[in-house]
Amino acid sequence: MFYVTLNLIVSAMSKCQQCIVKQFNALKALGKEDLIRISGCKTSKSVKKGEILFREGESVNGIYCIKDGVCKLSKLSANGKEQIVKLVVRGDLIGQRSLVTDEKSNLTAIAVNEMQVCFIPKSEVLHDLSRNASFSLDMLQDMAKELRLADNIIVDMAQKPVKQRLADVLIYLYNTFGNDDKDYLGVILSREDYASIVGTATESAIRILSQFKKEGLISTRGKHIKILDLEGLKRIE
Amino acid sequence: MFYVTLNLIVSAMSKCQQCIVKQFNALKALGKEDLIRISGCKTSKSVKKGEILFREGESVNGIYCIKDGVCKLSKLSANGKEQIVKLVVRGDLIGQRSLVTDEKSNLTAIAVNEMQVCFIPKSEVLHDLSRNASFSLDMLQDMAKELRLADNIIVDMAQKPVKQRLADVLIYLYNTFGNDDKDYLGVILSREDYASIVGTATESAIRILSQFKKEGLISTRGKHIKILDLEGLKRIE
DNA sequence: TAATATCTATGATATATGTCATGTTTTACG
DNA sequence: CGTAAAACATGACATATATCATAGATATTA
Repeated sequence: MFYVTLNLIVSAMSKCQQCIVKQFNALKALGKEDLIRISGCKTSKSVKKGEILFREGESVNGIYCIKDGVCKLSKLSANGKEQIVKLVVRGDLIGQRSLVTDEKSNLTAIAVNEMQVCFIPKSEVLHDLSRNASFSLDMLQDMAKELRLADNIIVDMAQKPVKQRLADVLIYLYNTFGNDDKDYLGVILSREDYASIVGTATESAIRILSQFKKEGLISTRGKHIKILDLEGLKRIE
Repeated sequence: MFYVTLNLIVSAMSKCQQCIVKQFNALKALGKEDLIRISGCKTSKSVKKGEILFREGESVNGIYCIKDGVCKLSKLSANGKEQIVKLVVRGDLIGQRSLVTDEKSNLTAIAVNEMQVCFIPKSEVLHDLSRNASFSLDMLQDMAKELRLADNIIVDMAQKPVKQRLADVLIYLYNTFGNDDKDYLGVILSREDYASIVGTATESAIRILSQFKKEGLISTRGKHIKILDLEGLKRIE
């Protein structure tokens, strides 16, 4: 009985070999032996909403695998405003960049809601990168996709007006997080967060959301946002 | 005598083993044998100003190594305007992303001035990626750096005003291309190109450059721009 | 559950940027 | 070298977005 309980606990702390989350990232390319090795030296932890995983300018010293929850990657601009560069979700890895270039983090990672993450030390990942070509290729593919996304964001920032960018964000959130049981978006962000993703003033984000409400595109209840007319949002320009 | 001449010609077409440009990119991680193999199947070509290497939506089917010249990577936005995402210079590789993800190009590559490039077929590069971990790691590092740069551009686009972004571009061009023998910037771009990098209307770019002239920060002669007060440009905000 | 802090909302106004029109200069090319 | 096409320049004006002020709603916690 003791052993059964212990196994359950260990399983709750999850062995990498059995973790399904890795299907969404480069870790799926690792063989059983490597997974067991990594499993032995990884640390799991839960991160509360608002907690910081790492700050801009700090060393990360490994990668985080997001088992659950959402995290924002942001950077302070010269004028002191936070710009959110990316939302990181279940299955994503963060910290690969600093790992590979051996530099301090360029971004700050803050939990948007309760998260479950695993931390894998740098040395273990580098070990696998140096031996496992298919792991490296997978990592390369992930970064290539991130880069494509980043390029598209640059174009949008440069060419689309704020209203359209905000509509795009709502559509993205809907596609990525879906709805909760009451048809509200599956992730809750403050208006300030919306502004920081779109790259505008908080008041402007609030104003445009109010306008969307008047136009029947969305409804809100506090921070909860419900999308009423997805097609209408797509037509915004 | 015949052999000497032949050697010179072959050398002008440059063997990868002897090419110094690769020092600036991931190809430096390849061993002599791989370089000889690649040298045998690469094609060199010169590209005239304004010519297109590849278009958004096309397959690239390999990577280009830039031996000389400058190239702009751009993307058309929904409103039909060109946004320049990156300037590619001597030593850079392009096409790695599409190669790794096996997707069509997200960007269009157009020569800004006369270029010398080598094209290496996809299969050869994939061969090396699958066998040479240090090559893969180098490629990963390059992409990680590109990604960091892209994130910084997103933040700047979102938070810095047009005037500051244009000043930043001038500073970047000065740092990257230096001056010609008459102290003009070492790369010549149209006002429209400046606008497409900054992400603004051509008239706005022209207006701000005129303002910089009046303030004694730069002088211009047609497309040629001379930086008179670098520190002044850095102070713009 | 009341009190407080934080977040949301909206008006008034300032500033930044885009658009259209038009004239001038530069560049490309026969 | 002259001419046409392209690029540059600038004014007038329209629109988008930011900022400041203030009120109201929501969330947090004692």
